[in-house]
Amino acid sequence: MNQKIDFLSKNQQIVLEIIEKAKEPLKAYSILFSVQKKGIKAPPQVYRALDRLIKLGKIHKIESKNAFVACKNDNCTISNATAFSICDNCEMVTEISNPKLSKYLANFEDETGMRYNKYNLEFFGLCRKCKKNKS
Amino acid sequence: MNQKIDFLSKNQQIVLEIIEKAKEPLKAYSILFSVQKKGIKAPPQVYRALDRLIKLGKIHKIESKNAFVACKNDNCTISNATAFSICDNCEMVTEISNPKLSKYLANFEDETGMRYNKYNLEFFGLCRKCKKNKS
DNA sequence: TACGCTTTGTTATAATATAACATATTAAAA
DNA sequence: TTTTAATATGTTATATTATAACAAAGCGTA
Ligand SMILES: [Zn+2]
Ligand SMILES: [Zn+2]
Ligand SMILES: [Zn+2]
Ligand SMILES: [Zn+2]
Repeated sequence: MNQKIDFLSKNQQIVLEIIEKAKEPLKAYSILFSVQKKGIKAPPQVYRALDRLIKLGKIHKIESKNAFVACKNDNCTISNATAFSICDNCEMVTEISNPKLSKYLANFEDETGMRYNKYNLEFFGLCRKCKKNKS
Repeated sequence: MNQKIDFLSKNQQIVLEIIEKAKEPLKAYSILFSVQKKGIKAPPQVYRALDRLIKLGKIHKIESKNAFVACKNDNCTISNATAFSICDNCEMVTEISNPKLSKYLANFEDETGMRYNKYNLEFFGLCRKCKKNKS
């Protein structure tokens, strides 16, 4: 039941499951509400699980929304390079998995020659559906 | 005193000034504390000024820190394309102004051919100083 | 067993942000 | 000039997001 390195604790599994089932990013307190029937009663229990799942790359935090999505990208075992597209209208979030982009960003050097070990990129625009409906 | 489109209201000027003077990103409530002597007494006054300054591109929000920095980039009149480097150790934040990067991101098309009108990119690593001190 | 480590449960509180409403200021319309 | 609409401000209260602090339980292993 305890965690070796690959395995999730009970609370972590519960939280991961609800995030994976969701079609939209979930907020911490909406997760808390949903899992109260399963015995998770207080914010720290949710936030601990979230923190751990993020470290494992199982989920990502959408910083501009304070919300959490399941990783759709099998190789995000360490979540140090994330990119998302976010619809300004319906708030749909999609994880971008684009080798060219990730290579470009992972190798990016700034003016001073500095390299980075982690990045997070959030794109905003209208998703296909919303673009259609507006036009 | 009121705002045409280029001019800032009193509260907006006060808030902008303190952010511009700061060497680090400032949190909303630390701004509130600093400006209480100038007559700004409550959170909404600060948040309104921040919102407006962001829309004008005078400041940017560092999403991963819930903190605000002055724009160092004269042409960010609309802040729809932002990139920052953030030191994991000393939390120093620098706005990246790299034409190649911004061109690359502004023109980025995802798999579905979707284009975006806005992005925010945050790089994390160790700044020069911190890297030296650690080695 | 006894120890250290991780996870869990729990209460309280800190930190971040907005709702709602009253008032004031200004610019333009009538 | 009066009226109106739009913007900015002040103010109180509250919502939302996140963490501190500490006690207890579970597990691996020496
Ligand atoms: Zn991922
Ligand atoms: Zn949409
Ligand atoms: Zn800028
Ligand atoms: Zn540093």
